[in-house]
Amino acid sequence: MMHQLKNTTLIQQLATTSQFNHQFSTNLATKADLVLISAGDQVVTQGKAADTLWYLARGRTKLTTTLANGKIALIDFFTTPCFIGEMEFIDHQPTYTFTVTALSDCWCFRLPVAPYRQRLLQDSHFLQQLCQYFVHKNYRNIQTATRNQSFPLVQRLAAFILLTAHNDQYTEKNTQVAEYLGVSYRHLLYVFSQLVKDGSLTRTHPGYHIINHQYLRSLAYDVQHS
Amino acid sequence: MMHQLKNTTLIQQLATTSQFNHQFSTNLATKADLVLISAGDQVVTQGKAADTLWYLARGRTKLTTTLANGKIALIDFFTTPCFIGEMEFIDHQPTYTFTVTALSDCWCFRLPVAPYRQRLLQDSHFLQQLCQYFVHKNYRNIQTATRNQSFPLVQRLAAFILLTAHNDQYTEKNTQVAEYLGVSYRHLLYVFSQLVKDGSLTRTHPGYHIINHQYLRSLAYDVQHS
DNA sequence: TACTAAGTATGAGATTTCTCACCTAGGAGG
DNA sequence: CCTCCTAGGTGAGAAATCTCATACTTAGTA
Repeated sequence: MMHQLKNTTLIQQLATTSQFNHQFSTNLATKADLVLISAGDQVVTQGKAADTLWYLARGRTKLTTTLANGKIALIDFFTTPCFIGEMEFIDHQPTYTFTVTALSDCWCFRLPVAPYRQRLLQDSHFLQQLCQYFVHKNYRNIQTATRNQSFPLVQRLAAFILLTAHNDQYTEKNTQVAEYLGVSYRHLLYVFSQLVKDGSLTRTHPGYHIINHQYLRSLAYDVQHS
Repeated sequence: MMHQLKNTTLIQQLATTSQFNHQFSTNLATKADLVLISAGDQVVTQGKAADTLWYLARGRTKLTTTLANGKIALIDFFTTPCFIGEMEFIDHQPTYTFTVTALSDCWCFRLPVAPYRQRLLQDSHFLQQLCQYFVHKNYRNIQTATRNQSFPLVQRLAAFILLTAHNDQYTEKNTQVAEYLGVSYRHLLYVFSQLVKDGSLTRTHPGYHIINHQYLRSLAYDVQHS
């Protein structure tokens, strides 16, 4: 469900605290509206017209893509603040090349691209901000790639569960997660059943429920800090 | 060894074919000089003043960083055309945060940052180009991450050898490569000795020499295309 | 010269992870 | 109703990979 927020005081306040205002040299931020997207809903959908530049002010999302063979691949996870659809905007893609799904309730600014494309592309302050955003994203990628992912699956899975769960409930699809974590489906299930056996999780349908945060966090610690 | 090229015809030609000219809206490309860097030499060094924006017009490079514990971590590999030092430029870093080393002889354009920083940051054409560059880099990262790295080490190592070898000679440090590929040092050596035993490589000191390209390529195929 | 550190090597047993075979349940479509 | 497809689930043996222990070599340095 996507619900538009009209409270202008709230919008102004969030535009300031989330740094959205600060992305543009002119008053472009005032041209955006603010929407609330419920956990589980899609923010943008691969293949649909890329007509909006989004800015995530509150919430957590995941990025996926549909491959040629029809399978859905998990790609990345984003927390606030971040742009959505900025790659398509810069690359002049007519349609979104990825799907973004809300993991928690999300507050997003929406700026329609068509009326403002030229203004944005001439706004060197905005372009600088975008470049900085890309650079930081890149640093983050490098960091996660560098702290090598050779940890045993229990540890990486613990980190993944904590990353994607919403209100202690984990609902990712095992098939997709196995691909994402680079392990066999069989082994993923094996490790899940371990975590259930030792009381860290309980099986719920669909998904798992987190019981022992403390233990999961201790498993994930090495993966996150390194 | 870094050798400056003075042949203006050559410079002009390379600036065109490598798209260097096309990165700027004004004549900034003419302010750059062109240098030749020998295979094995460093293009930029982590910790040194980030006073130059580089553009690789010919050649292959690797990106490394020195970690807090003193170890050197391999991060990524770049082919032409690409920027070097663009992250530091955008991020206003006073010093380079990475080291870039030439894997083959490299031709690089050098643009001093100090005199032109403001011009670059106001040049929306340049900023757009840079954004596009970041986006493509990001797409590439996503691709390599998505074709999951769960292939057995022989295959990934074959791809790595072909990527980093220069004139059929491979000279990367095993300790660094083990970290980069996310496997134990022991196992890396084990797989190297397999490749030597089956006649794909011979041991040279330092490094290995490629004997059977065909076989290495067949091993690497799945990793590269997928 | 002796000492240290980093990189290279190798063996053996323990873990992790994979492959394959097979089985269950639910939903979509004919 | 049946069938196909996706997703979940399990067992068992095989392979990939890790850990640990132990050397050897080289370069740097006290």
